[in-house]
Amino acid sequence: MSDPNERYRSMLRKLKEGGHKLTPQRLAVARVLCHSKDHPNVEGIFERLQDTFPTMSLATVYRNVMLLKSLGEVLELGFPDGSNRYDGNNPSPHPHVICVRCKKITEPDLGSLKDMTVEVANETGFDILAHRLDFFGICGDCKGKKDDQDEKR
Amino acid sequence: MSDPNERYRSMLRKLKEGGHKLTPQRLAVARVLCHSKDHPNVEGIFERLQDTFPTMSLATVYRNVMLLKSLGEVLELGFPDGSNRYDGNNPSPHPHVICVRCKKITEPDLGSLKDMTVEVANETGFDILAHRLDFFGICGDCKGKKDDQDEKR
DNA sequence: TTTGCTGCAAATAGTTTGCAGAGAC
DNA sequence: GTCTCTGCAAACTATTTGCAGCAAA
Repeated sequence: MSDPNERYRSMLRKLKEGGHKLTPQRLAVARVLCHSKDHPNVEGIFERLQDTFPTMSLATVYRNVMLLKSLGEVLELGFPDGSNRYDGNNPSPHPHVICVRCKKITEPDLGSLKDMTVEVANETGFDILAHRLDFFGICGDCKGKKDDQDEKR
Repeated sequence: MSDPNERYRSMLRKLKEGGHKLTPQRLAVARVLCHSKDHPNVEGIFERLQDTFPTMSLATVYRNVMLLKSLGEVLELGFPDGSNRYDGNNPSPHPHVICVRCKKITEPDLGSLKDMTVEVANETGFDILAHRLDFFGICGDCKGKKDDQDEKR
């Protein structure tokens, strides 16, 4: 959606503003986050950095992802199975459509979402700060295929 | 929303149909799930059963909640912080509004939700099976109070 | 009587933390 | 030179599993 380099610069700025040091490991994590088109989990980020930073620790990835999340530069996607994935391209909440077979994630444009937030605020008396909207289903590719979801379980 | 006794009978039926034994522990977990108006977590269910079943094991609660979930009689609510809560009153997916201060959970009626599901299906080519929609904000009660969210962190 | 269920304890997975040395500023 | 960050290992939390005895059908 947004330009990866633009996002990277935004992360850099926020880090500096917060007085955080720009270590190579930190910058590498930020780069992976804003250049990944899929939504990687911590393990995935860690693996992608093994070539360039063989001594990088998993704890460091956790610490830096959490830092960027707390700065509002990364969106955490918590899934029903308990796994977490991260979106560094578009850190404001937005809907996802997840294929339960191949785990592909799509991001739809939903015009009616803003209206719904207003509807919720009116009905419940809440000030709505954020939301999470995920749809689960079977994508076009998987629908075509034969039922080979058996080996999944 | 639905009648607790009705829900309990539905759980009983599904358990029998599936050939599952109706042990006292299992029935107790089912009863807690359909009589709880809040959305308890496993720990909470466990604690509520301590009086009646002092020897009940946490593992047994997990096993039975999972069983009822797999029978479609309980809805699992996975929260961003990784915690899970369970809704035995209304096991089909429905939106929640969560107060980030007092953790209260409200269930709004959202007329526009069905339209949105259709919109998503059309736009993405997915067959939508389920969804999850949570709003996070500050409830009417907490808005009135002074900013005592400090001791939360 | 058979088979699945329970309680216990140990195993597991994902994430966090304490600490000493390294490195950014 | 100071103070934060890193890597490592250990700690922690939530959940799952193996097993032997127990109890529902």
